[in-house]
Amino acid sequence: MNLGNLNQAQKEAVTSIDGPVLVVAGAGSGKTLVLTYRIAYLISQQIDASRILALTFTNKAANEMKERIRNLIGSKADYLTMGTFHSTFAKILRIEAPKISFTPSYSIYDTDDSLSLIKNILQDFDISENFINPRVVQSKISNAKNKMIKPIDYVNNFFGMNEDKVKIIYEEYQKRLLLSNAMDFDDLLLKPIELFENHNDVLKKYQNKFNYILVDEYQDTNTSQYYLLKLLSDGSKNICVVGDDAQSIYKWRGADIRNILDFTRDFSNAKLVRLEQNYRSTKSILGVAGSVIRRNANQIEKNLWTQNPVGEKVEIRECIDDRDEANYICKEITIRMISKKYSPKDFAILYRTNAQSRSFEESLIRGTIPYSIVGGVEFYKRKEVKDVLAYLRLLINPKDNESFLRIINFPSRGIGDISISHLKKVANDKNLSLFEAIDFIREYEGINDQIKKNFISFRDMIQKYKAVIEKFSLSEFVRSIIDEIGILKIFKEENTEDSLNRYENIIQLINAVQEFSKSNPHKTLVDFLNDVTLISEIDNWADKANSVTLMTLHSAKGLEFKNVFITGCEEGLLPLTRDSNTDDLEEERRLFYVGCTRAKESLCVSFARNRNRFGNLYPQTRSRFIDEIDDNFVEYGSTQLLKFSVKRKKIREIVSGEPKISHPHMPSYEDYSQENKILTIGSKVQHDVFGNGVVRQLSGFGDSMKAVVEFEEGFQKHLMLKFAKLKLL
DNA sequence: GCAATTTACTTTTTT
DNA sequence: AGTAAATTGC
Repeated sequence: MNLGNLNQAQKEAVTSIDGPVLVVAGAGSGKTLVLTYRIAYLISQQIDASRILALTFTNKAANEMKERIRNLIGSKADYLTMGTFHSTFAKILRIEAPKISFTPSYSIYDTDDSLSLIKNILQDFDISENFINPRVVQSKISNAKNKMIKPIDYVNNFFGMNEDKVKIIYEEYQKRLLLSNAMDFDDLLLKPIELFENHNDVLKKYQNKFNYILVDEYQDTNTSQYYLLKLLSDGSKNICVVGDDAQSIYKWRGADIRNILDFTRDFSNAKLVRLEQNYRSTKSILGVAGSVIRRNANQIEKNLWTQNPVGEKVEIRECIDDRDEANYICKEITIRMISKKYSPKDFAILYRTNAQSRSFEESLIRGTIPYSIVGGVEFYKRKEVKDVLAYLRLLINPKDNESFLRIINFPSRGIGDISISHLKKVANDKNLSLFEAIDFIREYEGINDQIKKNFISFRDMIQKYKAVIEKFSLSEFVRSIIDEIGILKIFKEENTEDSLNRYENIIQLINAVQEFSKSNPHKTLVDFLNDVTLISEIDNWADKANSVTLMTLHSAKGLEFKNVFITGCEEGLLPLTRDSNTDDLEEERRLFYVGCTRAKESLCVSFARNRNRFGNLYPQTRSRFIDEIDDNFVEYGSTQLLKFSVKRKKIREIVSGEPKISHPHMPSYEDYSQENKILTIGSKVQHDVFGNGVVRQLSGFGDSMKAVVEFEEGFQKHLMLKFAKLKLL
């Protein structure tokens, strides 16, 4: 195997295959390269690919790495076990579920499901939500679970006013998850620990299987992840973790930076390799990033350097307000696209909170610059989508009470709160789930016959589909159950902008199922639901799309762009403060550092003197992080001094791609409608549901291509061309 | 039990 | 400002 293109430290990280290894990989130091080469190297040393376990932070990172490895070593890569902690252990749990009192078709509760379960418990315990905030309880429970604290040990570890109540709710919460044959995200890490600790044979099996373990983004692992790694690597001791303590940004999710700081102590005889040469950024960008991160007290000593040129100075831009900030960035992008031959995909606009995206969207639409947003309201968390998924979940897991409660009266079948509380009584008496309890409802006095019938016909409907699940293909099955529920009809008849949107989303869901079964022919409904729950927005982000990327600083971790804008650098926003809690300042600084180090060629740090929050304008002061930046690497700009030499018309011409001048960096977009004509900005189109309209904006390529269409009735819609089936007029 | 209207709350970041 | 929850009237 040729390792010639690696530097000395990288080579060492790749070839030190025996025993524990910690690779402290500075930003842009070739971390992914090292991981992929290390795996390829292991296989070249006659190690069976099926014996390698590689854990990543996102599914996207896993898929990309697998692809790169396949390019290096071919189809052997298919035998690797790669994925996020959550998805990898979710799969193991499907196999081993009976050993810990679950079934292989257990449900995974996302944070919304888990919150609604907590609300149900509060209600049943007669605790007012004004007295105890369910969200607070949820985060307390999750924090405890991330630290591997069981309900029994709860109060011993936390002291506070309602902690005794939280303990009782936590106990009940775990009890009900078990009764529902469901696990939350935290359980996907905790249950494997329980499994391994109580079943030594199972632990041995996986220790033997996974002789070589690799972990990416180790700085963001939590206590249970650490413990899982400890258990699994205990046989072979061959564990290699890669991370950068300066980029640890998930403390709020339970990540414990001590895992990486203490690695060499926890895993005896661990080798430490430092990757300190940065290949990504200019000296200016690195200078800015370094001068800020230096203020953090807790970190592994390292010296990040680069042979890259000094490059442009980093711009610090003072703006009047958030709209001005958005307009400035939009113009800057336009100018750079014209003068420096950048294309939309070379830009990223980063912000601390998702809510900040709106003003950028507005400006980019006006400037006819294609963009794509990562995050926000996720598709699979939308109400109508989750409702359909709840039907599917209940089908394969009849114990799933949360799914049952979601859909028992949606669409409306005359079953209200009173009827449900009757059923709850039956379920309690018989120690069954709500769905199972319907079988016994006839025996009960005091329940209206009509209501009994309503429940029973719901049960029969679900049973009917359960009986035929094998006879259909996955997408036919989902399609027919959606028809049975009749929600498409309901949304269409309601005929409001909102309901038509929901209609489109259901269509998109059907298409997603279709696509899933096409690319995974032997996977089942359980697999689909599993994937859908554990997928993140960044996993879906098509970086091949030629559009400006808008996302949070958190989502940007692990990515790189030629031009980066870090926006909203104001006290209270970045660093973000919720209360007077200054404890997380170092983490906010790391977040700023992560943002800076995404940039390859240019970086602009902006702040606004006034910012709209909750509809009101608030005066802002610039972030302390800006003041921490070494002046030698920056130039200052503000809106008052702004003058443009570029003519408006020319900007519009080039960016919209409309005129005859063909610009190499602005691709022409193909239409995915039946006619396959060229769709451009300004094209008149027809949509089945929304009627006629004009294309205002285009983004993305191929399957992920999107258009913003302004319809005649005066509203705008973001449409996936693949699904929307627009007709060109 | 349901739809329409009013009110409350949101903004941390995500598997 | 925009959405979800809560309340009201039918």
